[in-house]
Amino acid sequence: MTLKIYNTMSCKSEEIIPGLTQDVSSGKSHPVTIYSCGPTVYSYAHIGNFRTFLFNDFLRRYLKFRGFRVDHAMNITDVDDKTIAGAARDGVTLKQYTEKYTDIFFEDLKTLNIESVEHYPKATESIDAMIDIISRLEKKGIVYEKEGSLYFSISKYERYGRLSNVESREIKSGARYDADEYEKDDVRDFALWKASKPGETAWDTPWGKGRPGWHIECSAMIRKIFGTTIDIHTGGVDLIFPHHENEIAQSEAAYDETFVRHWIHVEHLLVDGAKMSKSKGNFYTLRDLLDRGHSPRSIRYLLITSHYRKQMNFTFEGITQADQALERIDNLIVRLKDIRKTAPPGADAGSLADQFIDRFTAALDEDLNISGGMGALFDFIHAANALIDREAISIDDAQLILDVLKKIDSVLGVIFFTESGTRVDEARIQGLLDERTRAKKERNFARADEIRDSLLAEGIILEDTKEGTRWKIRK
RNA sequence: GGCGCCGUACCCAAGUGGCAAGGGAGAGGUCUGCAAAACCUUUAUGCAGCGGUUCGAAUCCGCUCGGCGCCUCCA
Repeated sequence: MTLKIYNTMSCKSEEIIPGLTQDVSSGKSHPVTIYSCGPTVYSYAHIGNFRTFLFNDFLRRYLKFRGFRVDHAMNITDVDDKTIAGAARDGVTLKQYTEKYTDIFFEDLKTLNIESVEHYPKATESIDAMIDIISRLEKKGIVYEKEGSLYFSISKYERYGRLSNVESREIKSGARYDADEYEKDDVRDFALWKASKPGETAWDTPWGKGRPGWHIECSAMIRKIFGTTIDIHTGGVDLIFPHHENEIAQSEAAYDETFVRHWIHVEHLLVDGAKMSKSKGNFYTLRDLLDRGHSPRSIRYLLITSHYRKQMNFTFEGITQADQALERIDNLIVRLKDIRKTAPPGADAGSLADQFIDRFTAALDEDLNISGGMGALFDFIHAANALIDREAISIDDAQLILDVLKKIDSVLGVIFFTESGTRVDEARIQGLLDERTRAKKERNFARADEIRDSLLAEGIILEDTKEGTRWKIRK
């Protein structure tokens, strides 16, 4: 079995083969090199942003599950028009302003159980690499200057437009374009380096003081961190044009080698059937949802379990359905931990587990078909419940099933999601359970119900089974 | 106007030529002092509509209708 993922450049699913164009003489297996477009730290990221960042996490986790090593970078854009404007508005330095939102962003990643990646380069710390690219482009005569800003000349780069697959983009009649770019030679030309206004944060360059254009940072960071062609570049679909197209143009023109082999783009999250916008009132940050009482775990589940290449419509009903699905998983774990029967492991649990892993892997190998993978998971849960019902399961079998769930959860990150929530006093609860069992034996149902109700009020759900009473925390 | 995606049950959602996965909700059942919870069973002769290709179509082709995105800062 091989892992295939859709490549926006070729318009088809292609196998992931790390380091195909890198030095293969070392004999050591190459890590999959990944670059993901990260946030611009000018405000709170919204749940649409997090769909993409959760996808990056899922991709990374699945690659590791499949035995690849990964070397993953995600940039922090800490200088652009919005961050400069925000800092000015708040009367703080650019650095103070962006550090605040960078910290918030990392907190949100942690909340969503997103793994740290190997590199988090910042635009403001990659200026030297940007200058290197622009210098090379200048020597090749691809750069021109207008009023202190440097532009990339599309007409000098014949291969432009392969990613977005459009010969020459036509500007929609009546479309606006930025006032500060109206003096470009060609509307498609883009700024590599912008002249700074007095008082703005600026960097010294061979061309005078200024600040980076938007696209240059990704090209620079990839060069700086990985040196050469990378395996995978990810981002939202809105970045295909012009951002990624421009990255390709400047990098390949500067270094005369393939920039990225595999382009992966995540479709947009819609809310109530439409793109999020503040004016429509359907704009949510992660914290907005948490404030409404939704758990990070449910949000992660919801955003991760729909296919990355399909638009996803976010609704509050969807979160509720995610909650229910998670509860079904949790309930199996509660039952498994309640198994007391000692016996040698039966063949059933082992073969179920193997079948499950095979089905899960086969599904995800086909362009990360998460729905197929989740189908396999729930079938497995169903089969495990059936084993428990037949009492055909020992402690060792139960442990084997738990281990398989842990293995799958290295990809999903939702099953054993740790939440720093309510700490419970297990001994006290067990004491109350024992008291209730005695009360029931004495047919003192009033006392038994009183205990049940008071625990429920604390968020503890009691489950009476043939073997006795067990409890779980209400989610 | 240009480029592209999507339409599968009450809701969400796989399936790209061979008996329509899975989750939620609903209904029935098991268990229980009663409940709850849990588990089990069940729910589309049907895949937006109309034609066509084929022994066979949700799947391929054409047309129609409907929804959405990008083309402009954007994940």
